[in-house]
Amino acid sequence: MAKRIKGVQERIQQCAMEEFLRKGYIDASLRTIATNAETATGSIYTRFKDKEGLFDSLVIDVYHKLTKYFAHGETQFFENEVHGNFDSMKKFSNEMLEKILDLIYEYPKEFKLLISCSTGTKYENIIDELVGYEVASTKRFLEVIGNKRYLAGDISDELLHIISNSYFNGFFEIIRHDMPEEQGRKYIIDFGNFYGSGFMYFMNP
Amino acid sequence: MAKRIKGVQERIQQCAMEEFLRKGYIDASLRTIATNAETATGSIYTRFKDKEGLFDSLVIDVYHKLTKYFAHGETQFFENEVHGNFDSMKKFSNEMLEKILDLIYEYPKEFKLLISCSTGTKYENIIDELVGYEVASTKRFLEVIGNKRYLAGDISDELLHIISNSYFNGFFEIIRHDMPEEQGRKYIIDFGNFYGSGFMYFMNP
Amino acid sequence: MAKRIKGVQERIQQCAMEEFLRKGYIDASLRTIATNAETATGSIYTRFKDKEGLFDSLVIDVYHKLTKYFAHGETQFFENEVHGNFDSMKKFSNEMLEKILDLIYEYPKEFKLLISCSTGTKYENIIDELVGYEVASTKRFLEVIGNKRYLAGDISDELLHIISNSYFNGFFEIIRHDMPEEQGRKYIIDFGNFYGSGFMYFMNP
Amino acid sequence: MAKRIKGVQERIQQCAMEEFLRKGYIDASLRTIATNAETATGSIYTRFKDKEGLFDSLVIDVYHKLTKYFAHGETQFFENEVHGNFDSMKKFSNEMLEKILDLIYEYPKEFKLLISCSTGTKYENIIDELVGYEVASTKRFLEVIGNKRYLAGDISDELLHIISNSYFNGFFEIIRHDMPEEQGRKYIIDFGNFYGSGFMYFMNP
DNA sequence: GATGAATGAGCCTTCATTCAT
DNA sequence: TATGAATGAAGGCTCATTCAT
Repeated sequence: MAKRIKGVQERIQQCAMEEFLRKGYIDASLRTIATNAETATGSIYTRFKDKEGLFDSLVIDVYHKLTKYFAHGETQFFENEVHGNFDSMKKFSNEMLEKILDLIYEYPKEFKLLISCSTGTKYENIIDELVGYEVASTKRFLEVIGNKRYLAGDISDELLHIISNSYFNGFFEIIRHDMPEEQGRKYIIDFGNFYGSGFMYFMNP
Repeated sequence: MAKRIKGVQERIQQCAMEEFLRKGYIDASLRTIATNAETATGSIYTRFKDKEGLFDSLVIDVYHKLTKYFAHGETQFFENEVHGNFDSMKKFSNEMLEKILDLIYEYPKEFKLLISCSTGTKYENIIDELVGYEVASTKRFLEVIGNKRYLAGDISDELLHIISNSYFNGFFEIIRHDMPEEQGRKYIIDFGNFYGSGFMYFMNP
Repeated sequence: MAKRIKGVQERIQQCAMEEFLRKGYIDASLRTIATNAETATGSIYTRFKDKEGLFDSLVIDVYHKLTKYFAHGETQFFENEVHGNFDSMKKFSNEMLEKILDLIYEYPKEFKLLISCSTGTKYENIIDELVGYEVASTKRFLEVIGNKRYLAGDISDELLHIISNSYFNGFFEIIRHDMPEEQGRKYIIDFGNFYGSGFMYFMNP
Repeated sequence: MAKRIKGVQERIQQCAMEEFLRKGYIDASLRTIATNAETATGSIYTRFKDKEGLFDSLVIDVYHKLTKYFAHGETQFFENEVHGNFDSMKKFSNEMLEKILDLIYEYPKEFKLLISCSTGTKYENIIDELVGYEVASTKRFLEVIGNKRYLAGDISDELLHIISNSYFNGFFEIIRHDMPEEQGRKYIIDFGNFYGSGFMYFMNP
C-alpha cells in the first residue's frame, strides 16, 4: 500500500501552517492536518517525529535567523569603534531593525506562528528571550557611554526588562495584526522614534 | 442525599482560581476543580453554566471595574474643564494609573487570570480591548489640545495602537512576573515617566 | 445523553474478564471490552481509572486473600507450639494448601488472570513473590528444627528459591490447564507428597 | 544506492537480540532494531520475512538442538540395553542434563529468549513442549522397569505432567536469574538430587 | 537486495458536557 | 438543587507491514 507520494512533506507543512495559524499550537489537530494533506497521520510522525517537531520544522530556520541577529548583534556593535553615543547606537539599531523587518516580511507566516500561535511549544516565551538579549545589550551600552542615571544605580534590571518587553510587544503588533509591508515598515520607524525619544529623555532628563 | 454544604460555590471558585492560575484556562480540568472542591462536576454546571461561565465568575467584577475606568475615564476627563494641556493630562493619567494599581493589588489573582491565563476565553484579547479605549481617548485628547502632528495627519491610528499596546504590555509585566506591590508601584512610575517622555517628545519634536 | 444504566460496572468487569482471559493483559483492548459491554470506553475510566485499574478490580480481592495466607501463615505456624518437626510442618502445610485450593476453586478465573494473564501488570511476578514468602518461611523452619545440612550452610538461598519456584509452578499447573476441581485437588495431594518426599530426603540424606 | 554492507544480517540479529532481551517479543520494536543496526526496516522483511521470523532466526538452532536431545534422548535410552533400573536411568539422566547445561552456557542469550522473552511467539509454551517429551519418556521408563504404582494406574498423566513442569520451571530458573555457569551447574546438581529423591521415594513408597 | 516513506488501524486516555436519579 | 456515571468525540501517538523506487 505504501505509495511514494511526491510532495507529501510539503503538503503536510503547508496544511500544518494553516492549521497552526488558525487554531494555535494546542488546538491544532494532527488528524485535521493529515486529512487536509491527504495523507495518513502516521506520515507526520515519520517525517517530523511528533506534533512539536512539526511545528518546529515550520519555524526553526526563522527562529535561528532571528536570534542570531540578537546574539551576534551585540558583539558586532561593541566591536565597532564608533559606538560611544546615542547616535551611533541609533544608527546601529536602525540597521538591525531593518534586517529584522526584512526577515519578518520574508517570512510573515513563520513570525506569526512564533509570536501568536506558539503557546504550548518551547517558543511560547520567545519575546522574553529577546528581551533578555536586549536588556543585556542595553546595559552594556549604558555602561560604555557612561550614562549617569544608570551608573548611579537609578535604573533597575526590572525596569529595563519592562521597557524592553513593552518595546517588543509593540514591535510585534505588526505581526499580530498582519500589517502589510509598506505600512508596517512605516509604523515601525515611527514607533522606533517614539521609543527612542522616550529612552533618550528618560535616561538624560 | 443533596447535602446542603455551605460555601460550595465559594469552594468551587477558590479551587477554580488555583487550577486556572496553575494550568491556564484550556488545560484546566473541571473534574480536578470539582474534586478539589469536594463537589460534583455537575454542580459547576448548575451554578456556572459551563467552563467559561466559571472562569467568567472569577474575573467579571474586576473586568468591569477595570473597563469602567477606561470607558468612563475618558468622559470624566473631557468633562473636566482644565484639560487642555499635557500637564493636566499627565495629572489625570496618573490618578487613573493609581486607581488601576489599587485594583491590581486588591485583586492580583484576578488580574493574573485576565492577563496570563485567559487564552481560550473571551478575555484573551483584553489588552487589545484596553488599547482600543486608550487610543480613542488619546486621539480625542490630541484633538482637544490641538497637537500639530496629529492634526496634520502625521499620526495614524495604527501607530497609536502600537504605542498603546506596547504600553499595556509593559505595564502588565508587573502582573506576569508577580511583582510585589511596593516594587510594582515603583516600576510603574518609572515606566510611566519613560513612556510619557517618549510620548511628549514624539508628539512635539 | 448520560443514562443511568444499571449493571454497567458488572458488565464491564464481566467482559473485561473474558477479554483478559482470552488475550492477556497487554493484548486486551479496552475498546473491545467497552463494545462488548455495550458502553462507552470512557465509562471504564469513570469506574476503574485506567486499564490496570480495571484488571486490578478483577483480581485484587483474591490477591489479598492469597498473600494473606502466606504473610500470616508463617506467623501462625511459628506461634503454634508443636511445630518442631517435619510432621507438624506437613500437617500445617496441608491445611494451608487446603485453604489455597478452596480459594482457587472459588475464584478460578481470578487465579487464571493472576497466573497466566498478568504480564504487563504489577502482578506479573506474583509467583516470585510467593516464592519469597515461602523461602523465608522454609528457612525459619529449617532453623527451628535444627536441620543439619541447612545449619552447615549446605543449602543456599538460591537453591531454596529454585526449589520453591519449581513447586509453585507445578502447583499452578492446575490453573494453567483449567483442571476441574476434583481432579485438581487429587493431583495437588499427589504433587505435595512427591514434593514433600523430595524435600525430606534431600534435607536428611 | 543499494549499498552492499557486509554483515547487515548479523547486525540485525545482534540488535534484535538486544531488543528482544530488553523488552520481550511483544514490546520489541522493529524500527528500533533497524535503526540500531543502521539499516532499513524493510531489510528485516527481506531477510527474515517478519517479526516472528526474525525472532525465530535467533533461537531456532538452539531450539532444535534442545528438542533433539529430548526427542532422540528417549530413543537412545531405550535402545541401550542396560536401562532397567533407577540407577541406569539416573546416570543417563545426568548425562543428558550435562548436555543441556552445556547448551545453555554455550547459548545463554538464546535460552533467555526462549524461556523469558518469547511471550507472543510460537515458543511461548516451550516448557510445556519439553514437559510433553519428558512425560512420554518417563512413562515408558516406568513401564520398562515395571514400577508398581505406575502399573497399578496410580500415577496419572496429569500428575506426571505437573511434576515435570515443576521440574523444568525450577531448572530454568538458572536462566531467568542469569546465574553464572559455575553457580548454575552447582545448583542444578542439588536441584536434580532434590528432585530425584522426590521421584524415587514417591514412586517407591 | 535495499530502502524508508506511507499506511491506517489501533492503542490508551482525557475532557466538557448531559441528565436520570 | 446536587449528584456523578455515562457519554463519545477527539486527542497524540506507535506499530508491523507494504511497496514504489
